[in-house]
Amino acid sequence: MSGSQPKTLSRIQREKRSAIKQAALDVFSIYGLRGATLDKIAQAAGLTKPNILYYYASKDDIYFDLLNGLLDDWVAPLRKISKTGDPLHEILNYMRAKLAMSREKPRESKLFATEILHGAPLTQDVLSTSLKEILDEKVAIIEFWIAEGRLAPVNGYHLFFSIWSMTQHYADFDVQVKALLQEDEETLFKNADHYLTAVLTRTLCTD
Amino acid sequence: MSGSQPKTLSRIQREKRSAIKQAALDVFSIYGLRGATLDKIAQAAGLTKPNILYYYASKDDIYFDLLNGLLDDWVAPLRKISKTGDPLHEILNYMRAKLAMSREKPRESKLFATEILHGAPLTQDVLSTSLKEILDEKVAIIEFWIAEGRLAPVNGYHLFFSIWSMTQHYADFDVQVKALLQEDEETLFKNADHYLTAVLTRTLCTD
DNA sequence: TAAATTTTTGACCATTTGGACCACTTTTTA
DNA sequence: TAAAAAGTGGTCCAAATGGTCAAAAATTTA
Repeated sequence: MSGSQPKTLSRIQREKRSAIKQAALDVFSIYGLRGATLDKIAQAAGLTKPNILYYYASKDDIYFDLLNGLLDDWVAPLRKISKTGDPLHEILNYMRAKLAMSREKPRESKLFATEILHGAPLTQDVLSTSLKEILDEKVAIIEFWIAEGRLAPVNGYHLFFSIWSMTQHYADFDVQVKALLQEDEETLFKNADHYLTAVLTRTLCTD
Repeated sequence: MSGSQPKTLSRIQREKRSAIKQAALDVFSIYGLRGATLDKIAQAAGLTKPNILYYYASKDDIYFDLLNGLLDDWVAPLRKISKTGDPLHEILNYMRAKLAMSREKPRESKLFATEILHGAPLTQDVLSTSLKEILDEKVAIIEFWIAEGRLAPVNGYHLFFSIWSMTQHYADFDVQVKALLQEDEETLFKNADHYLTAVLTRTLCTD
């Protein structure tokens, strides 16, 4: 639909598309899909509205492109969980990767959260197919570890839900978090890491 | 500003305002503030648009009214945490109250989440004043219990953040949760309760 | 039941916004 | 350097939307 013959985008195309996506990320993560306007995106990107529409067919098209890239990043750390590693270490590593994402990419997290919150109109099928596939696989690993007595028995799905929610909370609800405890980001995330490590360790350790 | 002399609203006023709020909750929780239209709200309420505006000054006014009521409900369970109760019991009770809210009032939770996610434009000062006040108070109780050796040492703020995020996840991300594990709601929430109980118990028990 | 008050609505308005069009400029290619 | 292609932006449009208003309908009050 969008791509023409040349597989390789020109330098200018790559730069402009990237600028648009960056700007769109800013605007969408604050205003949501409906609240964002092409004018705002154009202004943030330092381009004119028609120019934006030269690179993307529509506002929805930008949103879709952005969200697709996001999903890959979002799942990437999950893929790395390895059956052959130390159970607790693998899970804590995963938690830290997710927490780092919340710190470094809060806009991305918010965009994703908004999408799910509003019923995942664009991603529902991805969720129930590819994401479900990989999650099922990782939950099987958890259950394997539990069966071997290397992890305390817990529901694997809810374990992942809790990791997602606790880590993403620091990005998605950052306004609330910052309003409630006025600390610098450094301290905040150090304490979050410390707390989450304790929670997962105590939950999963077989002592 | 809006109310005239009679403090008591007529039956018809109460009914219509309530119908509007119900409809608005449906629409706002799905589409967000910007995405929701007065037409959609009017249709959902079975009223005409001008009729809606007879009861509310503006769309924002409906949203504001709705959100204000929500905040009270949201904080209510927190207030009930009592210094004189059994520590773990008090906290598990709180978690269950929040989890029940996620199950019974997902729209409210989503509306609140959307508000925070988008920078809490209408509630930021409430968060950093009244909510902060009561949270500080409850964290002090947690720290008191910890000092007495009745709870394992954890950061009280992050403890509450984790309870909020883990419970609200089942409302805010219900689309994702349901896509990933296809179970009936009964089973889902039974397992969630079981898992969260385990997490908090293992995290907080001093054995 | 007549007057006063409240409630309802159809018609209308102003603004915003996504997007189209087309002439103009810049860059690339021959 | 000339032609072709890619990129840019001013202008316009139609639809959507928040909101107004006056008149009609319903309800309450006298």
